[in-house]
Amino acid sequence: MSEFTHRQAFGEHLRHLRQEQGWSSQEDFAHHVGLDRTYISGIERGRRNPTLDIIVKIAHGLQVTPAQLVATIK
Amino acid sequence: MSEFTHRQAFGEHLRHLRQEQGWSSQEDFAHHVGLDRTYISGIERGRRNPTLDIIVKIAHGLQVTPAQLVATIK
DNA sequence: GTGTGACTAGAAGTCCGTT
DNA sequence: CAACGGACTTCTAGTCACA
Repeated sequence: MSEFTHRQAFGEHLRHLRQEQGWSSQEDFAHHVGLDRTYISGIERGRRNPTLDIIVKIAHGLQVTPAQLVATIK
Repeated sequence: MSEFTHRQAFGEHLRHLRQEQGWSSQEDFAHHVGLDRTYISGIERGRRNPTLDIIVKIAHGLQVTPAQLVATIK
């Protein structure tokens, strides 16, 4: 299980939660959580390795716990 | 709720889990997960902002899921 | 056995744009 | 609306000597 796989699981779950909550654009959501649109894009594609602070920030923006956000990572 | 507080919650939980699993020294555990002793120390004290890769690595070393490792973060 | 400050290389994260 | 690239600044990863 590579690190890249973990990031992908995280990214795909983020994308799922974002769309589920009605954020149809990465840009609107990025602005909502105070991050850059290209950065959210990179995370969702599994290319980025976000820090704990960023994970918490995104979780709050989705109104889920950090544990729920990383729940799909094995 | 500052970012520093999140890191502390994470660090304290890590320390708790580490000791609970019989790793009496940071050094032994650090070697077990392939990280530096002083780095683990920094995380446990909330001074570090670990990336997703590091979180996953530590979770595996503790034989818990990443979700369990971040469970105490609000 | 742990806390701490300092350090360098490299990655995180931003901002501009194009496809 | 999203993927992707380049260039940029800020910060983390990883390590050390020392308290």
